Parts: sequence; C-alpha cells; structure tokens
Amino acid sequence: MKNKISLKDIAEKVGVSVTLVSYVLNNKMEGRINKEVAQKIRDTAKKLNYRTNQIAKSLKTNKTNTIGLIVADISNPFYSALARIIEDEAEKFNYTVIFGSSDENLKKSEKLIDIFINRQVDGLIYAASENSESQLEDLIGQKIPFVLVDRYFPTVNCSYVALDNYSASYKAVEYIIQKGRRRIAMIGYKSALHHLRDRKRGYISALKKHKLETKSAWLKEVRREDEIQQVEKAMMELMAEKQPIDAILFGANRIATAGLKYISSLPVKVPDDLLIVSFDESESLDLFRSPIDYIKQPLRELGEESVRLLLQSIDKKTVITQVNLQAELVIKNK
Amino acid sequence: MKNKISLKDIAEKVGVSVTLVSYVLNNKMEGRINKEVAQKIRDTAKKLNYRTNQIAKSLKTNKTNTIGLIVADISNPFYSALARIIEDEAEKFNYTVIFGSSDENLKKSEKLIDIFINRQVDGLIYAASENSESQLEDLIGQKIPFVLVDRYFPTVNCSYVALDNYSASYKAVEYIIQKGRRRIAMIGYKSALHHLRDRKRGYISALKKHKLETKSAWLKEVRREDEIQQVEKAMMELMAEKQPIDAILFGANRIATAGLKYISSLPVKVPDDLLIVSFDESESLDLFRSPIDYIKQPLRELGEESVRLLLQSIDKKTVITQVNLQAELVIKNK
DNA sequence: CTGAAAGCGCTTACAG
DNA sequence: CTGAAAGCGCTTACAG
Repeated sequence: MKNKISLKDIAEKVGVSVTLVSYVLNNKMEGRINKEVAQKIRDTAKKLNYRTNQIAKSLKTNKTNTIGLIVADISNPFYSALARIIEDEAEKFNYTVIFGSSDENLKKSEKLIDIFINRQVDGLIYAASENSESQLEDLIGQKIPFVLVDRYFPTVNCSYVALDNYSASYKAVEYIIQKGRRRIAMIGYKSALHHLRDRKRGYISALKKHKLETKSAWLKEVRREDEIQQVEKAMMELMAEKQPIDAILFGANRIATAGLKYISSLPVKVPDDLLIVSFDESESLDLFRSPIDYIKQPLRELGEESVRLLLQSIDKKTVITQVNLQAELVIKNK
Repeated sequence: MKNKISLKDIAEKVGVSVTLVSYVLNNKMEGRINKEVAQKIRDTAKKLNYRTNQIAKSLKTNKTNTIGLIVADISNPFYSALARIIEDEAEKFNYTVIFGSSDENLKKSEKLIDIFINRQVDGLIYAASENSESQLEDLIGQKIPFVLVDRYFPTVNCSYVALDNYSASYKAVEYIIQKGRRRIAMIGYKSALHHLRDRKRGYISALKKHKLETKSAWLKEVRREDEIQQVEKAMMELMAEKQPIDAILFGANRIATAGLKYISSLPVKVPDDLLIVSFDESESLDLFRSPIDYIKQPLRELGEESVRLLLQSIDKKTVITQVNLQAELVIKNK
C-alpha cells in the first residue's frame, strides 16, 4: 500500500547514491552539486511520483512538524473557530495539527496528551480543564513545549494566550451601569477555572466600584453538564424576584444561547426592560429579536499568538510568555 | 527533548534483549514469556516512564493509526460537529485524526492530501469539493484508502457516506405542499456538487409531481463567496414579486442563517405568510422569533459510518460501499 | 562534487 | 523461553 518509491529507488535509477538524492531533494549543499545530476534526480523523482516518507524523516530528525491541539470540545463554535485559525497559522510554518476533545475531563486530556506525546508532536496547544495543575507541571518537567490557550492557572508558570477576562467583564458591567441599569445579574459557570472566576470578579468589582448592590442571588452559577436546564432555572429565579433585574451578563457563549432561547419565550422587552450583554459572539445573538451587545474575543490573535509562542518555545524552550488580550465590547444598542 | 527512554534502556536495565521488552510491552507471545521477567520489564518501563515512540513503530509496521480528515471548513458547525463524532469514533479504534480545511478549493485540498499522504496516514475521510474527480481517481490509482463524506461524484466509483439529498429535499417540499403552500421557493448554492444539485432536483421533482408551478425565479442560486449579501439579495427579489412566495426551502445551514437574519428584519409573519424549512440544524433556528421546521441530517451515522467504512477499507481494500442516509424532517409547526 | 556507513527506535522472522 | 540481526526510509557527519 501507499507509495513504494524511496530515495533508494531514485538513486538506483539515476545511478547515484542515496545521500546525493537526499541532498538534492532537500535543497542542501546547493552550490556543490552538479547541476545536471541534480536536475536528473529531480526529474526522476517527479517521474516516479516520489513522496518523502515523513515518518522516516521524523524518526531521524526527531521533528514531526506536528502540533497537538487539545480543546474542551471541537464542536463548540468557539473552539472550532479557534482551531481553524490555528490550522491556518500552523500551515504557514509547515505544521500539521492533530486534535482531540477533552470534554473538560482530566482523564481524557491525560490520555490525549499521552497519545500526542507518543506520536512525538513537537508541542501542544492546550485549553486545559479544571485541576490540570499537576498535569501541567508534569509537562514542564518532561520539557514538552506547550502553550495554554484561553485558560490559565495562577500557580503554574507557563506560557499562555488568553483574554483579560477580568477587564472584559468589568468593562461590560461599567457599560451596563452607564446605561442606567442598577439591578445587574450575571450567569456564569460554576467552575474553579481561573478565567471564569475572573469574569465573575470583574462583574463584582465593577458593581462595587460604582457602589451598586451585589446580591449573591444575582450571581448565578450553573453546571456545564445540564447547562440548558440550569440556565433556564437561573433565569426563572432571576425573573421571579419581586423587584426584577434590569440587566444581565451572560458569562459564556453557550450560556448566552441557552439564556436567549429562554428569554425568547417570554414577553420581556429587550433591551428596555432587560439589557443583555453576552460573552462571545454567536449565531444566536444575530437571530434574537433585538440586537444584543457582546464581548468579542480577539479570536484571531488568540490563535495566531498561541501558534507563534509554541513554535518559539519549540525552538528555544526557555522563554515563558503570558499574554492577556483585551476584549472588544461590541455595542449594538446605541 | 521529549523523552529519552527507549526499549534499549529498559532492556539494559533489566538485563534482557530489546526483543523481549518489545514482546512484553506489546503483549505478544504472552504464554511463552517468563512471568517474572515480564513483570520486571513492565515495572521498569513504568518506573522509567517509558513511552513508545510511535514514529519508530509506524516506520517499521507501515501503519500510523492516523486518519486524515479534510473538510471544507472546520469552523463550519456542520463540519465541526462531524469532526467531533469522527474523533470519538476513531478513538475507539485507536486512531488519531489530523485535519485540514480546503475552503472548497482544489489546490488547497491537493496540498492537504499531499501532506497527509507524506505523513503516511492510513486513510482519508474527505468532503471533496467541486471538480475533484480526477484527484479522486488519482487516490484510487495510488490505492490510498479513503471515503468521501457528505459529498459524492456519480462518475467516481468509490466509497462514500452521504445524505440522500434528493429524498430529503423532496420530502420537505411535499410537507410544504401538504401544508397548503403553492408558491414555493428555494435558495441553494450555485454549485456543480452533486449533493447540492440533488437538493434542487428534489425540490423541482416534488413541485412537478404535485403539478405546481416551478418558476426559475423561485430557485435562487447563490455563490458561497459572499453568501450573506447574495442570500439577502435573493430574499429581496423573492419578496418583491407582485404575488409573493408563501414558502421557502433553505438549501444549507449557512444559507438558512443568512436568510433568517434577513427575514428577522422584516414584518413578515412566519409561518403564516411564509413557511420556512431549512436544511440542517443550527442555533439560529432556535432563536428565530418562531419555530422553524428543518431537515435533520443523521450526523452521528454520517461520522461513525465513514470511520467504519474507512477502517474496513484500510484492512482489505477491495470493498466499495456507498451509503445514502435518510434525513429526518423535524416539524416544529404543527 | 559524491558516497559508504551509522543510526533514529522500533518489530519480527529465525535460530537455538 | 530468549536473543542476535535485519530492516523500515530517511539524514548527516565524515572521508575522499
């Protein structure tokens, strides 16, 4: 199966050594090789439809030009958009991407990391899940180049590219306040993940800064597992208050989708009665009956920068760079 | 870098041959190996944190346990959902997936195929674009195992897993007719891709079968490149007719998203004035102001079956299987 | 300007 | 029950 043509075949056909064929096809020792011989080798390679066996090459060079990408779920639009950007960026540097979804599950990510390392990936781009700290320390110990994307762990000293979630959230809430709202709720994930906590911290800080009421009943935390029901429940509770909330911040794209879906079924006036701001873009925002303001993550920078940092760390594995990108608040309601 | 422990290191440590270590770690020759020695080898492997070098193994066995997945765009929800299913199914058989996006571009897919073959993937799952016929014949000629997914080419005799697009479309239109609609439009892609033509054929056949008017002005074809504007334009034209249409079939998920977005801005009553049926699920359907009926592709079967067929063809490369799955019409408007 | 040879880390007939 | 040896298809010092 596959293709049987090897350097040896070309060498025999042309009547030269394998060494020479290798040099020519890799454009090495350019100056010193007889032009005619070189051309003959190239021609023969083409005629025989030669293709390098990357596996053999990798074994020898100890370089696979492969990046392992681990996200929570490749079918989540946030991650698939990111994957596409990473793919394109990697391609520019002749890298190929293998991917896996961890489902925020430590065991699964452990397994993926194992598989990827066995396959000798040159490095990992990793959206690590809760409690990954020791796993990450392991990677560091093994000197596997990697960069975290989207997520970060204050106790782990490694490269990452993420959003400045605190500021993003803070700015969104300040915007809400400046629109005259005073009873501002937030729905976020119940999670120890630092970037998600930062979103909640930003929300609370902004309220405090402006001396607004912060009620624990207004900060709803939902589990990922049954987020649709949980968000629905949270919304119901929020709307049921005697004095209802007048604004809400959705802490992630899937929460927003679930929340908007629920609100669709209600007669609430948006944004008049309820001002909504969502983290992340998503199709659902466009289709909601009225425009929704949202916090736009710089996805392209997120993806490109993570590839850039990874390749850098593959080269000389000393540098640790931590990047916190600023979000853009996209305002649809003037 | 990476991990330096090889079979040789274990062999030396334990004082046996590399051969034996290989046998033990691969659970070969189970019966014939001294239990104690075997255990010692296993223990040492664990202690040294040994990891197989898959690259070396692949070179020797001529098997990488890797599938190359080529789709039009991994960030399209249809493909990312499919990718996730393929990932999970592949994982069951110890396969890893490397992916690439072709953007419906022959040059790009050519390049991806090249890269993947050089990397010795065991096979390809491929959503081929327009005019891929000769490329596919090439693959067949080179005996590269592959299965098409989503797409198919009548002139190319190869395995594929796809939707029965003709029937899906036909059934959807029959449903529309049975709901009393008579002026039924469709927006689809301008494309030579057979599965897309089948959708249009189904639409026309159903109309003819029921002796309904088929106006060429009602079958709009849009280009992928600027689909949002194109769909908008098509919708405007359809709505501008003196006698407006009373139903529309959107021929793909992105068309539906664009179409619904446009309709959101109009005072049209859906479904009373305009009954909408969409190909594929998408978030936008849920968020539209009224429920939208849609043609649901059996994504799971699509993904699982394509992996199954591919692995089968990797084993014994003779069988060609062509699968046309039935769509389900999901009716939200009773 | 060119080639013989070693070696990357495995697997697997073959021999004992 | 175990091991020496060949070989997968490359790259790359080294020698000439």
